Amino acid sequence: MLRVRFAPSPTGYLHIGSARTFIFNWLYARHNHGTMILRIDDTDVERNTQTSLDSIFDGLKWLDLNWDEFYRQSDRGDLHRRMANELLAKDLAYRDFTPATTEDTEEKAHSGGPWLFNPGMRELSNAESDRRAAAGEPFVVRFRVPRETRTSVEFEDLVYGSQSKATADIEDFALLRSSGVPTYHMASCADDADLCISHIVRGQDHLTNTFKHVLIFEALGVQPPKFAHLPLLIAPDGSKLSKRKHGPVVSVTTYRDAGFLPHAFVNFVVLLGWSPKNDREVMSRAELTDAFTLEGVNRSNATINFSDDDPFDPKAVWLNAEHIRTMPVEELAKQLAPFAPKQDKLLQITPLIQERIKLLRDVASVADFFFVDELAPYDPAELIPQKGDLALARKVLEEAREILVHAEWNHDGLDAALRAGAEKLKIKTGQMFQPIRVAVCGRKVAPPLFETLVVLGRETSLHRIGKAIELI
RNA sequence: GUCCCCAUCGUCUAGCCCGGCCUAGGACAUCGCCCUUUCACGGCGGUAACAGGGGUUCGAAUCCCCUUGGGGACGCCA
Repeated sequence: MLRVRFAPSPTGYLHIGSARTFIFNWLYARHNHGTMILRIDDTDVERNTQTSLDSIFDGLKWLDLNWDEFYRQSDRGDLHRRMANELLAKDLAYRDFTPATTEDTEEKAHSGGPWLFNPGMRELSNAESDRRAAAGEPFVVRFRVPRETRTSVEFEDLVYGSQSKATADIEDFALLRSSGVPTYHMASCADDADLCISHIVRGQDHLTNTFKHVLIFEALGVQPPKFAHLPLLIAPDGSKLSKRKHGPVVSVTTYRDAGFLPHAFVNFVVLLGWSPKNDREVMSRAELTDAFTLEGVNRSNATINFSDDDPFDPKAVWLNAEHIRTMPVEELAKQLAPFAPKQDKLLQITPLIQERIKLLRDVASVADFFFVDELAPYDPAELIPQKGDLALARKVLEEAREILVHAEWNHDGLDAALRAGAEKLKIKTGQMFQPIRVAVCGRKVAPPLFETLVVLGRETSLHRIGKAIELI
């Protein structure tokens, strides 16, 4: 049975990279009829916040991708400690009584060769170690990397292929902090083993950690899960996406609040580092689930193309527009509701703007004139038609006012009546329509005229045309 | 510094594993034209890439090596 997990740590809002990891796991689980597990990796009590946890749930809820099982690492500390102590008992780990280093880890990492272990601790006798522990001396438990018995650690990554690292390059990492709280490596592996995770799908930033994890699984006496690392998402400047450096543009709630459809967001994000290999791009959730395989995941990092003037990748915006256009009108109207200033006529307005908006929030700017009683002031010069002047504008509007009083109030009726008006005035239809459009919409760029008039209603339309005539 | 990973249009990518069908395909963005009551949609077309250098081979985007560039890891963070 295939079992995968998404294991965020609640130390900030859900960002797009984490969301993508979740999405890939979800797709992999659903494609293979497996189990999707959400596990909150909250062993670092210092940095965890409730706000952050809420924000992760917010984001996941919006994505509308479910999970089958839920765990919190903080509830499972006993298991982690038990497993760590097992390793200690089997001599696969040891106590390190060296006091915690003072911040200058930078220097340690950059001075010559790699740090492997603190002097004198690895070879401490059991008796000595037990004695000092019993005396109450603080210690961390470190994994004893088996450099004497083997030269390398290997595993097969489902995305990156065969991986190998010399044990001489792996340091004796910590399993238990001096507080007794397990570290990420310990907690994560203990849980993955206990929860029978079959595949670990996560960001490539964990690729080198995996050697340590393989070591832990083996020491625990369990078969390591299969690993699949995902290429990272990077910013246009080439750096790794980070909450601190890039701010809200990397938060999924930013996409939600701007009016991305969750489906479109998922569609966009999945195309970053994965391809169905058949040039398909606009895909429904079912199509994605059906097409998703790990073979389609590529190895190089993907740049998410945002900028200072535009926080959203143009392709994400395009995909959103595509999804908006192909959606049933009723469904779109429902999605639009939270973004519209008023709800009346929304169902009628929706088809008029469906192919004119890219983000749901655009409803407020594209359909603004439907939602107000009185139009905002505009320049009367806007009323002037092509190759015409104010006098012509006036003539058109007066003619229109007369026509509209009696016209049949539907698309075809208005079409026929207004075209006849143009013929009567001996002007082009465009010259006839433009002043009317500006009079009722307050600007030149607007949805098609007849449909607009129909939705606006005879009374409002006539009123606005009257106002326009007064302006001239 | 040490180790790991990556390298095709501005961006996302196909092709690479199993060399020839690649004068390198698609999409977004961009530019032009068409459609058209404005806008949008749609249609058509253009610009635009195999990081560099060595091999191997009749033949390399595809295989090998080096260089360069980029990313990641190296914590009692995850």
